[in-house]
Amino acid sequence: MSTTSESPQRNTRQRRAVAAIMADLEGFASAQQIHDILKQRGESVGLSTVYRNLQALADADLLDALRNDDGETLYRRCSSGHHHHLVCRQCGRTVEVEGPTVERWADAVADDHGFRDVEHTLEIFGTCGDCAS
Amino acid sequence: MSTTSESPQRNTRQRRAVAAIMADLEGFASAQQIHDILKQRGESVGLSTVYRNLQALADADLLDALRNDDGETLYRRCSSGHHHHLVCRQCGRTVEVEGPTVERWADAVADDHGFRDVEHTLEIFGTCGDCAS
DNA sequence: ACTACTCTCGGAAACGATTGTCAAATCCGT
DNA sequence: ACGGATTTGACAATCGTTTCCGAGAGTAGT
Ligand SMILES: [Zn+2]
Ligand SMILES: [Zn+2]
Ligand SMILES: [Zn+2]
Ligand SMILES: [Zn+2]
Repeated sequence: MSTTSESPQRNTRQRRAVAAIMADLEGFASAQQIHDILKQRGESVGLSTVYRNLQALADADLLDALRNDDGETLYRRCSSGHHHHLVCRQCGRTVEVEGPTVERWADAVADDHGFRDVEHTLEIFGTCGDCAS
Repeated sequence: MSTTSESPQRNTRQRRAVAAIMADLEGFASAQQIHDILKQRGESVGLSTVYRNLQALADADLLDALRNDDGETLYRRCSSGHHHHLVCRQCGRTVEVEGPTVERWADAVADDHGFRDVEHTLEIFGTCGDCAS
């Protein structure tokens, strides 16, 4: 019944290495940063491969992706379901947050103006307590 | 009283041309699109100049800027004060929206987690009534 | 109007994140 | 272990945006 004929997903050393990094990582990080971390750990993986695997993981909803002000895409492991992020500008520490009120408000506003197929983006940035010293 | 010692802002043909386009434009548009429009109108302006002037206008809070999924920066004239956008994916038609509830929620969430200097981004995307036919 | 001093313009080159290419390496079912 | 399909990775290409820098234009003062 499933209409999804996704790619086969082989279990390669590189795929495991990227997944392992993301499992540990606390905040959001760019593909290049992850590539650097891998190099430092000796588990070297080609840059293109890092990009490809991060995208695959994000497509499978195993990672959240967001773009920073510099236009870089940042990745982080995420829980399932719709949620947003409170991110520290300094250290990248991230808290997943939910807001049913906001969800309803966004849908209502869109509906009021006759918009359909609505979705939204919402991120909160700030300086976390630890970094405010 | 004003502490702003900003750049002198000369009144050039190019600056006027870009400002004129933005005054008319309904939805969000990219720098390159605006460059094309100018070319079509005969008021040709160098691409770098279009970029520079759009940034200047955005810095002066005369334009809103947002990034689309392709990583392009889109510009549109905006009213002053904090607000968000409801944007049609098809035609770019945009409605400025405000939500005091959302503002309070975002600040409260950040405060709960000890974050300071908080700001947020929020955009709503959908298909407008006209385009849903 | 003329000059001098800047600011601004614009075309080309530089940039940087991401994607495409494609031969070689690796998986994995048999 | 074999063989076909997938994945990798070094490199080139793409594309929006920024920077460079010599030429051009706005502006204040005369
Ligand atoms: Zn922090
Ligand atoms: Zn939401
Ligand atoms: Zn529309
Ligand atoms: Zn807001």
